[in-house]
Amino acid sequence: MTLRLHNTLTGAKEAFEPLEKGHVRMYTCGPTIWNYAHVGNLRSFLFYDLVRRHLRVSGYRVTHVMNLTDIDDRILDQAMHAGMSIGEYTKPYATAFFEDMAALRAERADHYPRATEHIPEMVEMIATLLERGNAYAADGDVYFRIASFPGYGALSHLDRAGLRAGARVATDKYDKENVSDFALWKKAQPEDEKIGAAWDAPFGRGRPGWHIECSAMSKRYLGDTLDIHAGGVDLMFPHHENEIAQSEAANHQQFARVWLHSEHLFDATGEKMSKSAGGFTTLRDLVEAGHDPLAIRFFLIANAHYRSRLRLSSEALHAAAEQVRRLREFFDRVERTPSAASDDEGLEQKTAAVRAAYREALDDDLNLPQGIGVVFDLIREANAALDSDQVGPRNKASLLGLIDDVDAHLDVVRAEEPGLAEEVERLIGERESARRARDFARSDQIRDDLRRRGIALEDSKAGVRWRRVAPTGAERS
RNA sequence: GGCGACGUAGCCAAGUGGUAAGGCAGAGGUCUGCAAAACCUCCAUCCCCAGUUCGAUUCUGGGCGUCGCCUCCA
Repeated sequence: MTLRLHNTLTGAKEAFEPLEKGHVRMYTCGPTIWNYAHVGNLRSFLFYDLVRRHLRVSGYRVTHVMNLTDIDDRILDQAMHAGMSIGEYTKPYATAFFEDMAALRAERADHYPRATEHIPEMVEMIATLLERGNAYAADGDVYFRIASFPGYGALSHLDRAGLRAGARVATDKYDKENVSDFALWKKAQPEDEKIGAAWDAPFGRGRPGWHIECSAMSKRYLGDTLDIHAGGVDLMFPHHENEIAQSEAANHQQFARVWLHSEHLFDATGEKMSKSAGGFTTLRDLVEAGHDPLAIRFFLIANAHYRSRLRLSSEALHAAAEQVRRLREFFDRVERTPSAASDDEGLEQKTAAVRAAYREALDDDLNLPQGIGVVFDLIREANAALDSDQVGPRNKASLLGLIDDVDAHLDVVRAEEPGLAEEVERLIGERESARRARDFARSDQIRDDLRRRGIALEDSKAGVRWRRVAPTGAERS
């Protein structure tokens, strides 16, 4: 089976094929670093991570670009209030973004271009649009002329009549030909100069509008035509629509062949999580509340299909944590259990079937929740086989192969654990002595002490195991 | 007002025209010094109504409900 992706542009699942054989060019809309990313933002970013991982599983080389928007109205406002330059203001949030992504084990993109570092590319594209009559200057601002681009609205399926009806009157303060025309360049204001938010351009000193950065930077790193462009659904209109208009008007080439949009994350009350609406949760909030970043990762990419809405709740997060725990537990067990003398043919066939079904689920528009379902079904059977010592060398290799398949996307199983602390080993030894002496009071005390520090001990025939867990006392939110 | 999505067990969630994966939570067991882990058993007829069909949760129409986009937004 080949990879099929739901393309927003056509509204259908299509067999995916990049323009250049074996190489995928992917552009994804990254964060605006005016604040910490909230968990809803992170859902999208982890979705990009899932896409790129599965493309690699599918045998493609991927060139992945994710932009950092480091200039926009909110950044200007905030920097102004804080009395610092936009560079100073955004720096800690850029750092926080990379920290969050690392904590969630997102693979790094190949390029993270920042808007303020690509002003010349944007100026050049705007100049082209002006030359071609796709843009016009009005009192120092430059706007894109939507009337010059007949295909406008194709992505979001909004026609211009609908847009006009929905447009709010307030936007009329600008001198635009049409209310839907959007800014490519905004004339510099006196305050902009103080915070380093103004650049020279043939059409006047100013700063770029929001949409032009993606068109200019994607072209710079990936060329005129992208194989995949991804983002959250809220970017579909107007952001992505505007990108298409700018890029195709300037390049006369199709901008993106496949558009992927991930659905929103909602908070526990059922409201869409959004920075401007007030209440939002950051990764830091969740970690402080005692949630494991790996569980959060699992929740965000595997709890629901990417095109379904997902609601954040402590129960769902807990369920995700349990699933991560089960996966890790299982992997650990398969690896450490000595092989039985012979293989179980039934298990062997089932494992092969599950590996195929898992791959098929992912190939079918990245249906990770479905894939995970079939895997857990097998894990139960395999655990039963392990209980009765029926897992032979071939079985074991197949099961480890399955874990590798799954972890190629999840990346929560082989996430490195801190090495065995000598103190833990020593305490385990001490406890074993106490147990042999049937001093269970002492034995339990050691176990409880470790548990409080986030280390759980488990006794089994094969000996004592320890693993990291959330420290007791860390309440879930 | 325009466009669109969704409504599956206490919670999350996948799915197919032929009598509903999986996870969490819960109940009862096996195992264990006690636990934990693991395993076993139990736990839904898919919002309502009508239609198409031999047969619909899955298709069509209507209704009710929830939500998103149309404006900065992942």
